[in-house]
Amino acid sequence: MSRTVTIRDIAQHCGLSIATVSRVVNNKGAVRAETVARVEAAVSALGYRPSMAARALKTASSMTLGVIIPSLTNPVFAETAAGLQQRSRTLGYTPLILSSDYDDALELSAVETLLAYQVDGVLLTVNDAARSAALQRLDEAGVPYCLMHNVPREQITAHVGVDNFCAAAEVAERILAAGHRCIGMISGEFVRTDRARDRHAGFLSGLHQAGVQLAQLVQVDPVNATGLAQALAAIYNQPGAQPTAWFCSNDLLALATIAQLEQLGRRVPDDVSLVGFDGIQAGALRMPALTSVRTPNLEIGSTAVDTLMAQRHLSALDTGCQLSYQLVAGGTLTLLTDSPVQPLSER
Amino acid sequence: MSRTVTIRDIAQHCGLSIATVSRVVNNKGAVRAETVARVEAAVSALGYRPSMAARALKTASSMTLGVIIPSLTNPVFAETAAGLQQRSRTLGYTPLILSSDYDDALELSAVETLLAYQVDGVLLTVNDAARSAALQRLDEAGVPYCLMHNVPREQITAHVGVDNFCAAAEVAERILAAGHRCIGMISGEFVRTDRARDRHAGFLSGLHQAGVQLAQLVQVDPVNATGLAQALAAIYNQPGAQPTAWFCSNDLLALATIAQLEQLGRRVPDDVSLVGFDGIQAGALRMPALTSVRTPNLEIGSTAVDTLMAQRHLSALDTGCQLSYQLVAGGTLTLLTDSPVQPLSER
DNA sequence: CTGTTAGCGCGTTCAT
DNA sequence: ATGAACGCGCTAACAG
Repeated sequence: MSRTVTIRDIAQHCGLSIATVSRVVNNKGAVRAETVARVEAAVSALGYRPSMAARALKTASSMTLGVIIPSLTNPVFAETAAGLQQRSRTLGYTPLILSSDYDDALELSAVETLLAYQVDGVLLTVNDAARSAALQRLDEAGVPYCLMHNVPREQITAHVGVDNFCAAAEVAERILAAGHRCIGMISGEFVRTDRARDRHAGFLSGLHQAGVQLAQLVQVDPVNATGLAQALAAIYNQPGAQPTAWFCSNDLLALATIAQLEQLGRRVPDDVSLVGFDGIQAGALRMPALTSVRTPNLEIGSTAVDTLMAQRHLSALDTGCQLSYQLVAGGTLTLLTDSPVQPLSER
Repeated sequence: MSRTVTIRDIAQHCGLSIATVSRVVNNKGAVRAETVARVEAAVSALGYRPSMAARALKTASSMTLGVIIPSLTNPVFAETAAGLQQRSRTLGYTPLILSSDYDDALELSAVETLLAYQVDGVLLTVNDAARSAALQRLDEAGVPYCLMHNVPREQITAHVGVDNFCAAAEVAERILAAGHRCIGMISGEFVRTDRARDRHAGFLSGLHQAGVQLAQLVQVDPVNATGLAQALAAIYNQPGAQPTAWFCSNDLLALATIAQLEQLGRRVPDDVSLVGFDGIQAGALRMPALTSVRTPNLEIGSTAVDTLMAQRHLSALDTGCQLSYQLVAGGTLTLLTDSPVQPLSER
């Protein structure tokens, strides 16, 4: 357990002052070439690394970026984290990644933790941007931040994500175009995330454009899909509307739904069609591939870093950007052939 | 952008010295109850948070744990990260998560970064524990660490993971028991990870116990499975051994393999059987479920934290522990029925 | 019980 | 081109 080597050690080693060493380490101020070489030699010989703690204390910048995501095990956020990690590395920043488990209290305490670590900015996806204590605290502390995946309709906060409303509306069009008229939606609880709400609203809007009502709505816990099995069993084992097509507000839910449906003896897509949201790899790899809305998760992460940096350096109040999504056809949405396709009403 | 509130601010606010404030904040030393209350009131009123940077400087402990994993988008490591994150949170530590992208150079530079941030310990899964410059650097710096997933056979480093060799050998037994005799393996490149090597060696060992040779070995890039498609196409479109069963050294690879096989007109498990390794959710959700070796990823993360703490506090040289794995049956390994099952040779 | 003081390692004036 | 000295915010050791 060797004591950590400090700037003083290498100054002594070179017979120089710590000021000079600091200059060459930070490449600031004029230093004689020969001196630079001597210092650099000592640095690599002794294995010196400037202490970020001391630096943070002195410069009021820790070169870290706080990150809060709902869950690391959701591929969507894992990809986003990977994207932002890669981008921030190229900029010399180190991300401090915390997860909130879709919990408002944890979300807030994560912000407190990040504040304590004096992060230079925060990249986060909150449960609900409209009522987030975390964002309030960030505003209060004056720490710049950029939302990821949340795209608030009202506030003018920096954000990068996809237009969930429009995408969901497009999904509705696709499902209708395939001839389905008895359509259901499976979603995370609206009280939890704004994305679930936006996707629901967009989907409804898309249906209503065609004069179609949503036949079933199932809401489940977003972390472990509690209640999915019972809800589906009830729908397919009891009288009532039995959708021929479902829209799931995310791919994890879609995959779980498929498994449940098969359990109930309904095959996807032969008996029932299904569309997801996110475009995660697991959905693309299955056969037939999951029909879904692919969101550019990696890019959302990297763009969020850039947006944050723009905010910091140019002090521009960038209201954020919407990235484009892509409907991937997959094979889980098929034409409804059992009954003749009813023509859509006027649109 | 309000200036950050320091210990001095709240001392002034209370008409006390900073020492007293520090005492109540850290709950150390005797302080009058009334004073405690006054300080606490001021703390929450002004929104004070002790600066971790200053603390780290003073106490030589940053209350952070460095984490290095190959990739955030691999569910195995994402789960591990989630497990360790949760556990370290309960202990008051904040994890600093970096990924190496299976790259030795990035692995080392990640260690340097963590050292600069003065982490109190490091949890990492390294490409190859036997030749890791990262581990050397950690030893040199005297920073305690615990390996995750790597289980080195020679060194006496702390580690937590699963016995890849034995698990792979068991997979071989299962495949043989199902009657298969023409068996292939698909793996990440051996030069890259020790896990791939251990699983290969274990699988070979299991086959050899029964006097069976490995019919095909396909090695692909671990990050994007480059070369998988071509290799499989070559095998199934040209004369030569065409395995009736494959062992894939991880589930991501297994899923990709299934997709490729279907592309080639071979159905899993009707035409060819397949076993994976890891037990990721995406494999469990598909139908039929992927037969695999489930590793306790979450637990590997949390146990690694505990192992590290034991090392730090008890200064015990804990050589690490092997957690148990579990063969999950799934449905992608089926009895070979086309040809009569050949009896296994003596074992 | 409370206050004073000395650094932790570093970047940054201001001298030289 | 280089050095001396101060202080970032905090904890710990010592006084009172």
